[in-house]
Amino acid sequence: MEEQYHPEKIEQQAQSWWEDNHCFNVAEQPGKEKFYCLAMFPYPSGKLHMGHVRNYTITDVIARYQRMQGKNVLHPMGWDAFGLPAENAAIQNNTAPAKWTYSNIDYMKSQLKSLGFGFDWTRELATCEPDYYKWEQWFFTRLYEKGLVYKKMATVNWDPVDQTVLANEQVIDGKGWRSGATVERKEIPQWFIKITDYAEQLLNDLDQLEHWPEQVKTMQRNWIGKSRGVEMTFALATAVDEYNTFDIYTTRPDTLMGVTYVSLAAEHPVALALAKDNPDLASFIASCKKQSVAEADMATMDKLGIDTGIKAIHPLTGKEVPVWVANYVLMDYGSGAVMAVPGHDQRDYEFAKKYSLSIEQVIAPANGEECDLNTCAFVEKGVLVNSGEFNDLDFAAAFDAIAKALEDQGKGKVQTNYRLRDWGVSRQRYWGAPIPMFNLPAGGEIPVPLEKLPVLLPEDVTMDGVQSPIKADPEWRKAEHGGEAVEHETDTFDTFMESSWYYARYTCPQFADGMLDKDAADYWLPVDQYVGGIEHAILHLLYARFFHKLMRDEGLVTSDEPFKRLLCQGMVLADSFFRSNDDGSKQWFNPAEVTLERDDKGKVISARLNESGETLEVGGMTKMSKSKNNGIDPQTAVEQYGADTVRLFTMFAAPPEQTLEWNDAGVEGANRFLRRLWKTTYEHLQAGIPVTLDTDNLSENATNLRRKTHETIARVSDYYGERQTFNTAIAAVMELLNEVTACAERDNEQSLAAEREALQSALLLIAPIAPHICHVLWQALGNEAAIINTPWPIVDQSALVRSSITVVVQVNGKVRGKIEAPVDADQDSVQALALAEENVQRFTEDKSIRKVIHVPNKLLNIVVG
RNA sequence: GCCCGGGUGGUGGAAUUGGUAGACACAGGAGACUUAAAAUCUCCCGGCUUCACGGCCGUGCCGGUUCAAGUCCGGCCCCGGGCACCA
Repeated sequence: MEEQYHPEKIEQQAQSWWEDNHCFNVAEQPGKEKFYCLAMFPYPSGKLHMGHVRNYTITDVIARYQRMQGKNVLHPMGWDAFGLPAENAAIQNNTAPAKWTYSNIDYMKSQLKSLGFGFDWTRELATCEPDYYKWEQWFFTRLYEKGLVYKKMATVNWDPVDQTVLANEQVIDGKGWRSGATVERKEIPQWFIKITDYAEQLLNDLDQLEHWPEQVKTMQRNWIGKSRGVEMTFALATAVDEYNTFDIYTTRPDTLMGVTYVSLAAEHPVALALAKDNPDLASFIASCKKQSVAEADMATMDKLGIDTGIKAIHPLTGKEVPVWVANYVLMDYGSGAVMAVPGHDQRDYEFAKKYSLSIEQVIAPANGEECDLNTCAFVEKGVLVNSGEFNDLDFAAAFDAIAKALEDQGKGKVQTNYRLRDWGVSRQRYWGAPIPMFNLPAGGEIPVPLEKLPVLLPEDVTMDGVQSPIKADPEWRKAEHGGEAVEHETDTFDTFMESSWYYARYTCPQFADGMLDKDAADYWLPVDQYVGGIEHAILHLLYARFFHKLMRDEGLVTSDEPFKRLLCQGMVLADSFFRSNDDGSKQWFNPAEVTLERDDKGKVISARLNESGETLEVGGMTKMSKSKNNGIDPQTAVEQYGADTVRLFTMFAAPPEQTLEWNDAGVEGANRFLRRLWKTTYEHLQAGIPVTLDTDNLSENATNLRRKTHETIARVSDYYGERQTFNTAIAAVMELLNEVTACAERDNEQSLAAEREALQSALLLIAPIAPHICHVLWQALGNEAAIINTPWPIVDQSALVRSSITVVVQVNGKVRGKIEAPVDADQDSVQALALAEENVQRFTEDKSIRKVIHVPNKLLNIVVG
């Protein structure tokens, strides 16, 4: 072997070997245990970013580890190819979204290959290919036929200047990002899928997912938001057009006697009817239409309202309460009306204070204390007061009694509600899968039949920046069905549709006779390990779980859940540096253009721009982003140090779930370790050919090295397989290599054999993370089979045996000494050894021993007084 | 605002789940090798204190439980992710 480590040479060599031997192309092998390892597929935005590198390194490490466990491992890759950025880039670069997307895919694919990821490229798919979205369109028509799809009016962001719908991201401070016009809420007809029909299953089946992070399951539970409450009807004191009543839902029926007003959404039909003769109300409703629809904005904005002047009749007391219209009640949630109990709801309380509405106490603290409603609402559950016949009841009893009273009068009933809303899948954009519907001339629609699928999206288009090319083109809309002229729907699907089932299509990406090939899907699914960003914890993962259940009910898959085990990786951060301009703006400089200065303790004291030496301000570690100009290009790092170094650093710098701070010096450190691994192997080979290991005939050093080797195998196996903390796995292998260097006795052939075993083990243990260097060094050590086809090492229990062990001695819980004790020594003998220690005596003499706690082979705590 | 996470040396992190706080690295310091630099190798490296052995303090802040708390409980503060049309 060569004396020097040249990553650029050996990485090429290893990658060619894998490719020539089709190492990662897999097929169903009945009888062989399968492992499906999946990374969230990338949006082809142009170049790979560090988040991708981290994501795919994690799955590649797991895939290679599982392969060494003898499993048939599927590790596919593809492209989440539809989406908004392609349209923006197309406008900017005067190209078609399809062309831009495909060229990005080409480039990013070459980047993925240079990192040595073991993907089965024969299964590559892109969601913008008609072969793919055809089946999504077909599936949607199946859902339509099953009654799981419906059309209703829903709110969008409308840019009145560009006459176009905007994504939330395109609304900045209430204005359209291109036109600058104030964005309005607009109601347009849109397609919905009834995810709420599956709310209960989506909630309950979370309990099956024992290998999902608790955090993600909790987020999903809260998102689904199951609640038990009461739905009830309020009558209007005077009819408004055809409306005599409206419904509300509450989870706090115990507070019903404290209702002092009710609030309607601006789009509520009663509000709209009243506005016809009430100019003030009409202008208030108009102003509500300029507000954001985002929940975060709703929750933080000023709560405004207007009294409609009409009254509603309290369903139990018969008293009249004022009806208000409020900006914080949304028509899209529930019934678009809420009851207000200012005494016991903080938001209602603030609203009531602002508009001098009455505040009544109907709940008192259960412990008999007073509560002061002069400063804030009392929102806890308690006992009822000022509630007539319901006085003195606690929450549960009051809930039942009030629900029963309402039910007896036909005015309400107990109801389970979900916070989860149906999934709106219509988008008014071009670069997406066309919704497969024919709109009929007389109104209504019918699904496009299978033989006319896919409804093709034309790819050779010009973007004008305003309207979708398929909306602008009257020819595209034209269609014929059953001899009648009909029109294609011009809305496209939400891109979450494509990402909800790609994992299943990977099992049979070329299957032409249906959405899924049952045999392939049954063999590979469910996914054994899914890895992706925590930012997808709710939406993507919930939609994919929903789609899986829909596919199951269509007979396409047999499992209840798509992803057995989930790992959510943290974000990648980098230093950020800026100069403050006179106008208050900041100019950001890439870390590659900046040099840091440190004090004599190594603490950073200033940052200077390389070119001019100008001192910059330090913006701290933040998420790599365009806006902070702190993205580190993976390609540069790969070219400088090699893929193995980048992979090793990425996995070593932090455990996978945590944020990862990019650090150039750390990358160099990772490279240094690989050079040491190379050098140690080289020197080992120079020392001669080792004999067969004779475990009964080893020096003390060699015995210790063997123990370290097998302890490391045990620990690292746990880190990979169970804990998935690859950073500690790497640290353990570094320790082993340090031990090899420290124990080297190269003049002794048995010691050389022990060293060979340690080195071979280190290579096997680090191979999933740094596969190229391990491939080459494994060959250099004279092994016949490639390391990728070599099984994971096995712990030799007999090597772990030790005769004595260090026991910590504490006095009153403070460490006062350490003793070497025989393994499994009993308390008395450990105590005797401990009391013989000088420093232990110092703290125990003249005192009586009150208690001794002994943790065998670990610790002895002597409590004295 | 609501839901979910996270705060440990100069830095990234470790602590096998209540039992030696700081593994493994990075940065920094001292030295060896070298004409020199790089690379490599050796040693030091939480704070205060001590000639030394050692001692005291220390895991965001305040309080509690325990023989023993980074870890458990209660109350705060700060930072990050998500909030339904970014993906």
